[in-house]
Amino acid sequence: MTDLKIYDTYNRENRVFKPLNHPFVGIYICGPTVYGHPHLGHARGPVVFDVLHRFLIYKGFKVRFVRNVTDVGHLVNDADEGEDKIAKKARVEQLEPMEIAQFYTDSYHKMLHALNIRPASIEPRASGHIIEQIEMISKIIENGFAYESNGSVYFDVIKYSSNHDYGKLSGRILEDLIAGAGNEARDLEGQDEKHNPNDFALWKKAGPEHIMRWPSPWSEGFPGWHIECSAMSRKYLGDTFDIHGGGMDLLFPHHESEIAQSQACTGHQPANYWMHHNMITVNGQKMAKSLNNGISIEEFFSGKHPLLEKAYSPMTLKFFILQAQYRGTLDFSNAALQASEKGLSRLLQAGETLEKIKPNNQNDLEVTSIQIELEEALNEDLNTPILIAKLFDLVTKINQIDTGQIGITLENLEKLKVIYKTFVHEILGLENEKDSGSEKIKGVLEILIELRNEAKSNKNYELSDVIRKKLTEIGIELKDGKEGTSFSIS
RNA sequence: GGUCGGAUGGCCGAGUGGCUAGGCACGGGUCUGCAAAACCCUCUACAGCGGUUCGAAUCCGCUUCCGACCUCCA
Repeated sequence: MTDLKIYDTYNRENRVFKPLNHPFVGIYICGPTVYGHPHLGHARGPVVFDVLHRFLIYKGFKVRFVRNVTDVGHLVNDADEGEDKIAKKARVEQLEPMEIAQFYTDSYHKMLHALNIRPASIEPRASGHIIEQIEMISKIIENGFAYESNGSVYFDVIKYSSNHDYGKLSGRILEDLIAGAGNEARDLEGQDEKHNPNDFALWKKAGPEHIMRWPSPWSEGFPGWHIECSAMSRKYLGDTFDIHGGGMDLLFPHHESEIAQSQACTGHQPANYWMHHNMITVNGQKMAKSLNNGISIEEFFSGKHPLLEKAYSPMTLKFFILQAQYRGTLDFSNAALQASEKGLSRLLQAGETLEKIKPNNQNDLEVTSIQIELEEALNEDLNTPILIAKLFDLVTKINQIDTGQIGITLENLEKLKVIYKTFVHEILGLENEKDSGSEKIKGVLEILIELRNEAKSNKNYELSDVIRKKLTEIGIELKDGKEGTSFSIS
């Protein structure tokens, strides 16, 4: 059995995963800023890292999985009044900022639940770790890598670069950044307070309109965007932990700055492996508010969006995401979603078929090698599309056993059931969304099937077809097989 | 402009220096009273132009096109 290989963004290569303190694994994932309902793009990270989480557990590691929620708004991009996203929303909706954060945190949790994402071991919030952030900032100042300016504190990128490689993670060269900074002519608040335009804020003094504020040694204000993740990952996972994950859009400046801050504070690299998932695109372009192509999760599940031909279930979305490797962009389209929907249904149906298969003495299936192949797929940097392809090969086999074309022994059948359950349900976290119905409904259906079969044997096809048609109309499908009639409820 | 990443069959999406991933759709068939489901068969692609090689979609170069990021924006 080979080891898990992870593509490490920092070193730009696949590296064999070796935890710092076997069998313990510490993972930190950058979660959302909760100032709006989650959209389709927000689903990818949780789904991808959930598979990582589950796969590591499958491999026997003891995982501490930390995913934060950013409930400190930071500054809005294009509003120069110095207001932050959450505060702005709070003003517009006439609510307390924490009400906004709570409301959208709940919305985010709803999505995670619908997608059957394992809960994080710890879900820290930025607002609950102001003290840790202040401590870290103090230490960075003490170590000479940050300076106070008019009540705000900035990280000294030039100083840091004299003996560290600022830009290695994101493949940037500081000289280019310096050259580019002026050209952009960005009109960000407080630029004149910085020694250098590349310096970034660790602490910002709050203007009078800024409602989210905390006391600090420097001013009443709020922490910079990057420091929360450094402080919280350090608190719960230590100075150096195993895996840090997030979206590719966070590569720069967020993660680059996290590395710099942690190095400046502790003298250590914060993470051993950096994992970045790619974006979900619509018509080849990233989902973005400015492009007006954002589809919220709620809209996705209800089908209420102009881009959607129909509603799609949570598991369809999850399966759609898993059919692409996490480092590539994934393009949204109705055709692709509908293909995933059908494929998923076939995959899950095979699981049900597996439960009723009868073994015999013939054996046409090498069960052990199947398990190895499935695991190998994920060992290669979580190649879920390969895993799914292999699972579909298995689906074919299961169906062939069911139709008597090939045989399986009782022993192998039991093993096969375990393998299927492990990979489909426990590792990919896919669940059957079909309503299997209560025992009474099942009983009623059995009676209907019996009556229909009686009609059929009397060649009263008019009646038997009416029964089938009426049931289909309410979402119950009858399937006449060699072993009798079965049904599925959708 | 800088940096990075892409361009694969009708659609989505893997992968590899030679052994035709997979899903969905399409077409044909088996089964069935008829359907559905299931099964079998069919559809053999890798942006363009050069080069390296016995052999390249896979390596190298150039071109075209697309995308992401570029300081507080998932």
